[in-house]
Amino acid sequence: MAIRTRFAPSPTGNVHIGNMRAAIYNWLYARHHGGEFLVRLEDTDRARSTPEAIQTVFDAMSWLGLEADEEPVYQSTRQDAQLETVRNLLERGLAYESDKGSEGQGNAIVFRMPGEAITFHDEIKGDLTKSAEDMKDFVIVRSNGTPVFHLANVQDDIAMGVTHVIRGDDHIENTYRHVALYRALDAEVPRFAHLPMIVNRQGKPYSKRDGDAFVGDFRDQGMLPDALFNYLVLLGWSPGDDREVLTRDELIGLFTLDRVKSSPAQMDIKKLEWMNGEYIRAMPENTFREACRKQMVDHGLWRDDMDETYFRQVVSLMQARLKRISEFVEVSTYFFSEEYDFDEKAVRKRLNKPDAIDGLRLLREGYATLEPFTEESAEEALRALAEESGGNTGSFVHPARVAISGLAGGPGLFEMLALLGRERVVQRLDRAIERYRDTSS
RNA sequence: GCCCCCAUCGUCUAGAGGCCUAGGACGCAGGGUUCUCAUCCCUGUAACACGGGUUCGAAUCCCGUUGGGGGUGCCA
Repeated sequence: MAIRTRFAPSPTGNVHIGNMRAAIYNWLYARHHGGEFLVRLEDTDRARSTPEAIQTVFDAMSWLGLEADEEPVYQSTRQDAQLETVRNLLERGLAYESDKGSEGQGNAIVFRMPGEAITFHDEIKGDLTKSAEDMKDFVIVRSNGTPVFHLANVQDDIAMGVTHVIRGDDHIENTYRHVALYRALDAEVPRFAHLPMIVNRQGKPYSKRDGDAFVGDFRDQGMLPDALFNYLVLLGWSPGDDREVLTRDELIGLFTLDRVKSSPAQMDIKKLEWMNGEYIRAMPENTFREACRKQMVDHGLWRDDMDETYFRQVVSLMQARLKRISEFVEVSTYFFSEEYDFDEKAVRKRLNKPDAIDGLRLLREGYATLEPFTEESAEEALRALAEESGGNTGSFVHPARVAISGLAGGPGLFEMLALLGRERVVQRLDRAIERYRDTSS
């Protein structure tokens, strides 16, 4: 029988990183076995399940490339079917009405636990057992007539033909009940796999307050979907050897549930950033360029009269230097505007010195008449100047870099100079000299 | 309280009795390359929670303790 997995989030407006990893594992497992990956929106909480909240789920999934094989199922449309199975349970004495703990109007319907221990095999944690005395009967239909999660979840999984339920291990206790429900309904019990949680820096479960844990946040922070995907797969699973940066196809080929760890994992942003950097460096040049262009557009920095060749050259200087795509606009403003900021520390270290300003004056004079003004000629001129004045190249290079870019680091100085062109370079040197000559004491 | 799950470097992990004086990756530190930063290369740093067993031999098996987490809803 073909394997069918599902991702069954309740749309609450945000998609949590732990949920998304569950989605990824479901997706990978289905792909690995040539099965189907389904989506069901558990949208029975009408107050929170707004169209926007549902869209957030779809956005997160499509951003990460988790395409489903069938149309999404909306749990809220399946109440009739769910209640139908309850009648069946009632008729067979496997459920009963009760007003225990009633919230007013009418009776709830309670599922009768079988009175014996329940054991199921978890693909990750092994055999799990719970004794009869530790399990009470539980409500499956509220007194207002609506089905409870347990019933809806199980009934829908049966209807959708789900063969493998891969979900967070906060569901383990529920699973005992669900197994009983499957049996009562004469349905085949699916295979279960319970994933450990992803915890925050304090080792606690992520809460609403932890901010950083929503899929959309990672996108906004300049993470690449493939990098986040790769990182998340590795959070709780490994291929068994030292490989870490793996393509999606490789992951599909390697992924098995028995290699999933059963202990919680803590998110490490630093490692995610490193991996994101790996993916940025591996991007085809034009893909990277378009990503950078989008950043510019999003920040209102893009101008349609931008010279394409110029833009292309700037971008190519940055590819090895970014950990997040969003950094592009931060570290390259001086290429696109004369309004770039001066980094205070860089200024203090490189410009607030009489020698530095004197050096800039010499350089400015040299560059003003340099013809042609190229990477090579600019370097040659600077080195000649350094030799004449008995200083080392660094004493010219560093102040020049800060004057030109406002930053202490960045691409090679001469590449920058040639790209910016003589006119802008000389202007910037003038402005820096003007601005810092008095503070340089 | 009761039930359940979990426990290797700071973090993610490899390890399914001898291959482990515990391997890799991120991070961090130092070095090399370079005009800087990043990339790249090299080196270093750091862990089997604790206590009992079992065994010729345990990170690996068993028991206990401690610690963390989950559940204990007419939430999902």
